[in-house]
Amino acid sequence: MTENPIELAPQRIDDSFDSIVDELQWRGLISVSTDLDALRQALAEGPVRYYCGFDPTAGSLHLGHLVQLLLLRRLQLAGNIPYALVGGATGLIGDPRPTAERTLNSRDQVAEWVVRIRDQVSGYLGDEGENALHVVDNLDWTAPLSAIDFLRDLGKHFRVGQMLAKEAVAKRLRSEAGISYTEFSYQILQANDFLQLYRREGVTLQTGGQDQWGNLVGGVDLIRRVEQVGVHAIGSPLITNSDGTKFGKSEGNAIWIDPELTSPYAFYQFWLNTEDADVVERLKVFTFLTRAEIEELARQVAEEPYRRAAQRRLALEVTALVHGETAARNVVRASEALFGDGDLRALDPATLGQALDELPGTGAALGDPIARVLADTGVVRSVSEARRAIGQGGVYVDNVRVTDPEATLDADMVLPGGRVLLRRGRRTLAGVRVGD
RNA sequence: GGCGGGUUACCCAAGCGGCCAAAGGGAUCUGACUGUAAAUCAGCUGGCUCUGCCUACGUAGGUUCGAAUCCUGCACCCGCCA
Repeated sequence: MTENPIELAPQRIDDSFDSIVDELQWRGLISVSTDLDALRQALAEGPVRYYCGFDPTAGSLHLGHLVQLLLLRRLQLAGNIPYALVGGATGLIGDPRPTAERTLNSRDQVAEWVVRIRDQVSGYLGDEGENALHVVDNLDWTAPLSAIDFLRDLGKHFRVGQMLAKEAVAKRLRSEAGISYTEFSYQILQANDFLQLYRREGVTLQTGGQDQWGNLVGGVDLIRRVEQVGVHAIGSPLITNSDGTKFGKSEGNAIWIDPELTSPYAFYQFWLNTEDADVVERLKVFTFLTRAEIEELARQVAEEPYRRAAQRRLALEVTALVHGETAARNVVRASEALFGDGDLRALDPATLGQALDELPGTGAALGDPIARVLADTGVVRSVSEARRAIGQGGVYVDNVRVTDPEATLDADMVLPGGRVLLRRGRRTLAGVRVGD
């Protein structure tokens, strides 16, 4: 079960490609774009300044944002100069979602999230050297904008017909939810961001998710109108699972990059459970493995899928990228210990203890009902759900199935180190510390 | 501003005075199978001190022995008209 430690892939571009654009295309990171040949040429002529915006709609970025961060990073590794825009202003307005109007967050809340997201973003892009990351906040130029300025200097360049035709807006108009004027105006603010960054910093490329395409083009159009200059935009595809479910969710919850919100263990498990049909695509998008290395892993998926070599590598690489190599190695060891088929009591107590520390857990006392302890660990939402799970034969203590919903925690369940391992279903684990 | 329609559990959506913790579908979860997969089949899915009790059908009141269902105010959404 324990294999030779795999060495992590260094962050680099794959020099088997002529242009970074070719590598991005191979990795499936470009689904829509302005003239790619023009972009290739611009990139060949020297460092390009480029940006991607992150709106503070929560206190942490999630996997969808990670795609963008990696896109920024790859362009940076190719010698270009990244700008990360934190949407202190646009976060107060709200980008129209296709389904429903957003609830406005308070200014204090948004300001707090701006700080946290700024910190997260900075961690992924080197801030030293000639092409160090620049972080900007669109509140700096949006807040001073008066209604008069907004309407005269910006509004005149936008035709309502075109604004209505933008997909995000059109969808909302077709839906029962409709759209507020506030959200309708969002695209103008984002277009202005690109214009401001072009004027102030010479930024000529914006990247974003495909769902942002309307907004990206809005900026390109505005700059063409106002400055008579052609700039570039790249939209990356929405990552989807081959089975049609949403990528980046586990039991309906988003996978966050903040370890407080999604533990490194849960993060690693998420990636480890990637389906065969998706794993190669994930390796391309989320790791710095080269084309040759990924092709080798693809061969292994095809020939010996049960080994899940590609999933293991993917999970290790992405966990290390987000949580650091030490944390990643720890959760790998924990996973191997807990999912091994050996007797838990035969494991080295220190290893077992460390493994259990990676899991969600709780304290409990002998005699406590197992259903309640399970609920306390958070792997089920309530005692009722725990009882139900036990009734369905889906709960195990130390890998032994529990059948009685009224069962209690007994002394013979306690493993060396005063721990008990609870499991719900095939793969949801929790650790319990027994004591009074 | 006027008129009309709407707000149901994670999502969509039935219900229109008691038989409603609320049909149906989706999704999640569990079991069998397996590779901590996929596909397939089956089952569960408000909470609790669980043969009962407590919350819940936008929100605050009211009518009634009894309301998701009737009435009134309020909030929000949609459409048409101005």
